[in-house]
Amino acid sequence: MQTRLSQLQINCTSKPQAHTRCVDTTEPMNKPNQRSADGHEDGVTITPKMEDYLRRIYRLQQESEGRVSNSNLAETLDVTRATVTSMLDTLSSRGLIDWQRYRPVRLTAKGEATALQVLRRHRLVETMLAELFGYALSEVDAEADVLEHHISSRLCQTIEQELGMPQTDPHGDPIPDSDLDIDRTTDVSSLPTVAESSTVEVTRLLSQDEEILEYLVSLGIEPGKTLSLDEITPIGMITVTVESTARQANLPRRIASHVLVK
Amino acid sequence: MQTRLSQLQINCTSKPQAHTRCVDTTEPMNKPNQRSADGHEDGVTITPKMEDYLRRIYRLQQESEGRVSNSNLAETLDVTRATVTSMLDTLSSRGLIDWQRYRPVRLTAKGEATALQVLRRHRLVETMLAELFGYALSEVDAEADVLEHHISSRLCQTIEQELGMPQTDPHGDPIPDSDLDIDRTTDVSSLPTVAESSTVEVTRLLSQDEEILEYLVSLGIEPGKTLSLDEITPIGMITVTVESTARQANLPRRIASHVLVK
DNA sequence: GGTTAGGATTAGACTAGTCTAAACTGTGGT
DNA sequence: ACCACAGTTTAGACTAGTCTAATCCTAACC
Repeated sequence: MQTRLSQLQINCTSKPQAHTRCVDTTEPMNKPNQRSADGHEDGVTITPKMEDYLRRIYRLQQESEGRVSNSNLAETLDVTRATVTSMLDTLSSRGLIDWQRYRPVRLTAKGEATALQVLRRHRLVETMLAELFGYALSEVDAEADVLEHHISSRLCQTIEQELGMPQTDPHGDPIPDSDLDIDRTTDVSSLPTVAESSTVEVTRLLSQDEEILEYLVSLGIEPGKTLSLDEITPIGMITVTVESTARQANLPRRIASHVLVK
Repeated sequence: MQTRLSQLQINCTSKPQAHTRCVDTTEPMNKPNQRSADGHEDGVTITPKMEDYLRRIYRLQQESEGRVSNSNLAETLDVTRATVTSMLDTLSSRGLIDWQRYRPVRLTAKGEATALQVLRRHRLVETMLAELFGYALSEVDAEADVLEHHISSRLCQTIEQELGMPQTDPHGDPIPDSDLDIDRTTDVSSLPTVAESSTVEVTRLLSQDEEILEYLVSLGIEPGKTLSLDEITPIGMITVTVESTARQANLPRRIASHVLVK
């Protein structure tokens, strides 16, 4: 039946392990005990990989109304389904997700808090890269994917202050504050849903895809810019005029749906 | 005889593994080959841990004239000797160190280049933390120990430029340039070797110890500051006057020897 | 030239992550 | 109600790092 039980039972000798940072919220740190039974009560250290999974689950939960499946995760995290299964096992035993075999995954409160923590670090790093180091919108994500796991909470706070408590990252995504509250206002609409000949402000670009982002930026479409929507053709091409450049651009609906406006 | 051979022989399926960055100099990336023999020709990816060892070896080599021993490393890296042995095995098979069992360790040219690369990242991060984020001298090292492994070379260059091509980090240690050339000038002397009643400029604080650094900074002794040496007592207490504060301070020789001046 | 203390290495085990290949489950269609 | 297939999980293997305990080697001292 349960394969990974061997792994889970003898899971108590958690050493501090310099250079790993993780989150490590007040580790109990029981002594190097000699393989005695009753091995539980470890579940505190959160590894970078676990953070990756949690952030991903959070994101998929938002997008697909809580229906997060194994293959969903496998695909977006670029690992095999078997790998996902064993990680779900771990996360579940750590109380970070609610999950039964063959069923969809859901974050627990604890899991969501962790995901938001990671999201916070990710977006603050992105903002730092853009503001302080002149990174382009399309370059910001890859670097932040790595650094999000290695920034101390001290540095996280400092970055936030140094940037003047930013509310959103360069994509326009809201940054959770230090209490992990995140702006969930939904008074935004996707570009294809806007009425013709209205004028709107770009608030957010939903894509992480470098190519799409580069393309949109090259047209002058990024958070803060103003557009007027000229026309939506029956086959789904959307024509907009970008205020700052006074140029027209044609966007297929697939692309335009990544552009949130208000 | 050779235990780790099993590990070394089947060492070819090196997958790219997102989120691991490492150095990864032009990976050959042979296909997922099926456990066929002649497994060699992998040795390219450099893990964070390998970087730690290499930087440490470099440092110990400088301090102890090339006599770097197993227990030396074990102590400063805070792992057991057995662990060091197996890592030396790996580094050696990767051509990063010259080493025979039971003999001292020495970096190869390739190993030294890698060490300098890491040192460069480490010191640039330290400088960034101090200059951009107001970190104290004593706080800088711990954060940099982690980040040094996760900064892309792109970011490394950008930080360097943004800081105006700094020559030294906040401790006064020279930063290798992007060709990995490092300033090796030795026209500096340790505070206890200076003649009485001379005036000198602090160029460098050799310690990494947070307490010592905090103490020196609290006295106003940091790189760039000017001191005059008032007296050296027979029992090794050193009295200096700090120009900026116009205060006198008494330093035991042990501490004073960490202060380099010119 | 022997003996010995202490440094270095082997043996074997463990965790975190990952993979492939094989076996299993749940649900939609008839 | 049954069956097929897509989606999931198990089985077993592998790497990078690490540990403890036991053994081995070297150099230094009579």
